[in-house]
Amino acid sequence: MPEQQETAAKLDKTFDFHASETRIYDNWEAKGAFKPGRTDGEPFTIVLPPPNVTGSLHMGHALNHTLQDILIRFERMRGKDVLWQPGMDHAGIATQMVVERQLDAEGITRHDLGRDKFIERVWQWKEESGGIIFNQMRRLGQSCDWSRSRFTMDEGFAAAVLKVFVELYKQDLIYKAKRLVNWDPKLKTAISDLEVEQREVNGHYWHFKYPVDGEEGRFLTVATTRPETMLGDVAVAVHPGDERYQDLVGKTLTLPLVGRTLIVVADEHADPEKGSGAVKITPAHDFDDNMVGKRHDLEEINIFDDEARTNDRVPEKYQGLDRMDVRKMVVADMDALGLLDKVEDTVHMVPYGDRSGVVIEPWLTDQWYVNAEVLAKPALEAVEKGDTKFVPKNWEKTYYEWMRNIEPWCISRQLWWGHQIPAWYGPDGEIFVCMTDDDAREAALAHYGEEKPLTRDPDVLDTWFSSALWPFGTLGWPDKTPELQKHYKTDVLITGFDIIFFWVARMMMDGIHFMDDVPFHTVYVHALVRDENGAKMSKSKGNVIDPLDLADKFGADALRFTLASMEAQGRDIKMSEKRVEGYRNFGTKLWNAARFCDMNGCFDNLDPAFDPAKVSLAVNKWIIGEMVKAAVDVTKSLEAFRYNDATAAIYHFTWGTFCDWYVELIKPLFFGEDELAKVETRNTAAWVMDQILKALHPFMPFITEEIWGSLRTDRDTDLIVADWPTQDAALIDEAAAQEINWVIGLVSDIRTARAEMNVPAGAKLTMLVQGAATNTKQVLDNQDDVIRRLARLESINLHDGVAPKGAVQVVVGEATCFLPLAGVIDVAAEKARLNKNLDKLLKEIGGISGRLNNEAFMAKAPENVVADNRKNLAEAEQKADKVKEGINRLDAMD
RNA sequence: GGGCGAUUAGCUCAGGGGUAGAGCGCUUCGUUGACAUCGAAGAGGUCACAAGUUCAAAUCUUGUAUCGCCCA
Repeated sequence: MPEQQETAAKLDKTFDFHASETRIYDNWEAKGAFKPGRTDGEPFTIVLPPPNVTGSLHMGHALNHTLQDILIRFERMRGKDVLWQPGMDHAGIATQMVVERQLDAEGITRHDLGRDKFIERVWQWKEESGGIIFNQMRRLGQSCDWSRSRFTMDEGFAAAVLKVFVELYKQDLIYKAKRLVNWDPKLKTAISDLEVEQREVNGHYWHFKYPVDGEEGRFLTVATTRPETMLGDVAVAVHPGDERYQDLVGKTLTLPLVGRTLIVVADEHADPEKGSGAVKITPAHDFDDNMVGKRHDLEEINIFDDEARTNDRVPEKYQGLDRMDVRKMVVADMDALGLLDKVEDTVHMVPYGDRSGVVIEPWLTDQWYVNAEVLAKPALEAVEKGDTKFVPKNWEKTYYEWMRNIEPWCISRQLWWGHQIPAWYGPDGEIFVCMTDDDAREAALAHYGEEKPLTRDPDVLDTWFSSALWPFGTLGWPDKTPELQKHYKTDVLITGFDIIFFWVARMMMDGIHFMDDVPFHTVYVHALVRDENGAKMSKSKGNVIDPLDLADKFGADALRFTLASMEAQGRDIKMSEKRVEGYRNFGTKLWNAARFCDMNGCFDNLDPAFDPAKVSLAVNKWIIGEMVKAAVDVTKSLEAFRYNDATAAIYHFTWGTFCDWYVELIKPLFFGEDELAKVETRNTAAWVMDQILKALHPFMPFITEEIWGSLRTDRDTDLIVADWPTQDAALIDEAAAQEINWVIGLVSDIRTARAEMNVPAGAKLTMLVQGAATNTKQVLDNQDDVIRRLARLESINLHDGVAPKGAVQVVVGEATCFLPLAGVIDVAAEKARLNKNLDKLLKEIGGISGRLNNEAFMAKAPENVVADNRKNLAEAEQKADKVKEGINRLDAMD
């Protein structure tokens, strides 16, 4: 006993993750385990979707990062030259908003500071408070190569971004144009379609009567949800096939309140079914109307300033007002004139800025655009050809849909924080797009023949414009670095579906355009993490679960395992604390199994030449084979991105096979006298434990590394860089599997019978076996100790002749086992139990024989299915006969 | 309006033509020399509905219903 306690000291009673996680992580990092650079393996590369510099870790990150780390650790153990490239995104609008809020608290605005000082402030903020997410990622064990971390505003990366801009401009793929954009009047910048959130809102349809010129008393009624825009109306459209208005096409109306003359045009845009069928046209403030305007060459009258307040293009009494105030005035004035026909309630979609939360105003401005259509074509083809695959595949449809209907991409933002557009303007408006100030001056000199003052475009680029070059920009492009050559294209991109358009599509475009190859061969699209009730987590709903809280409570391993096990393809994850708790318990289970092995000397005096192919005991052959099957399952599942299958395979093997059965099966050996058997079993247990630790490591890196390091002092490497478990099918021994599975079946059946017959758990019974075949007898002999221990039997004896009276009966294959209960057996209960068994068997027999008697089945079903059915039928019939015999015996006792 | 997905045990979800699965919860039993963060046993399901294909459908097809999400 004292000896055991001494060895047991290697592991405490449970894994203290609070005390261990940081130490383990720091050790990995200190040893450079996260760095790429091995020369003997294929590259394997993942770029981390760069989190916002303003961001802190939420459940979506935890999932996204964990899925990446699992693959990274898996491939690292498989010997690949692994690079997980981390970095951060400067997040133009979000970051600027954070710093502006700070300034606001100090009572100043960014304009008080000026651009340079403001940007200094942002950098200062970034150094102090930015990127806390990286430390949070460390806590979850993410093994990125932090030494290579990049920031989208870093000097080198910024130069790459400008280079992309300049190149695309030279190729006429970037241009400047005056168009309607989604204008955010709070942030005072253009935003892209994707940054606009369409919300369903309760509103009204106001029906206005516009007088027809030259026809006293005749009006054309138009309906609108935005009365204020009437001040910018230039026309009214009716459907060309709408007979009601045929005579009005080409005629004019007078716009009330303003007095402008409107023309009536025929255009498909007007829906005869909707409202009156006539629709007012405001080309400067509505995307559809703008198209109508283009088709009919209508004037675009902009009535708002950059804060969506009315400008001097509206009558004086409406000038300088907020759009909502103008709306009220217009409605009231129209009503007063008797021109308000009616007001209907309606539900309609209203665009909101996803950052600012205010109503977006379509507004005419000069902006820079990428001709996305041209870039999209090869990006589309790459997926069609299979150069890049989406997993699950159905996301390809989403990608196609968007790419095939792609719109010009507005890339300029009226912000200060970001990559300033490298365009300089001469006094006459001539544009010089160059990498640097000096280049621009030179170009201007060449153009004008003399020095002229230049001003740089004040706008910055959309943040996604820079993250589009993430997969090659982080590897050193435009320089041809060794990293770029080795690690581009990258292997897998792991991301949420919400940024397929924002980011994935744009990386595809830039990657193919600039690197002549897709940026990754696989895009794995994962689910959204929801709360326990299936609601999307959001701060405003207050249902956010902080992953770090869960990691504090149950350990990072438990959280990671939970996320992976819930990551079934194509379904959202409802996060539940109960699940995390369960996997914490799983870790404890593993921990204690390791303790058990340790206490029995499994990690002392190991045979360095131990060969799992050469073990002799069935139980050891069996567990080695089962281990290999589990390792194959985990491997195949990970290769197919089937995370939930991978976790299930290792979980069930570890708990359901190793702990529940193997550990129990070897106890008699450990407590027995056969030293040779002990040695073999210790070596086997140690070998299997190592395989488990390896296979589990990608999911639960901390506890596995801790066990790995604690049990033995003679390890060559840390677990993180150990080799992946063997999948050698030659280690699977079917005969041994059959023997042990038979034992497990027998023990389970006896336990069931005991429990159902209310035999006290502590009572040791004798067992008599009747009709056992030779090999069954052999197994009974081999496994006598084990069966007696696990089934709580005093003795096992062969029995011929008459069945003993008053015994519980268990039928296993050809044999019947009797457990005499010395008169205490409840005959009625035992009969009921056997009848229940019989019913089940008869039902099965009925089903199978029905099938086998069906001519069509026999003719058309594949041979192996027929053979299986025959076998199952024979087995069930044999068993049913034995059970019937048992029932008859009980009947005879009555 | 278009697209995608879901509907399987009390709950949360896997599975995907050949006997219906897991975790949690529940019931009964358990101080068995790793573990009560545990062990043993058990109850619990017309796989939403309808039609079709098939020797065989929870699984494939079509339709219906309900509920999500994305895009107009």
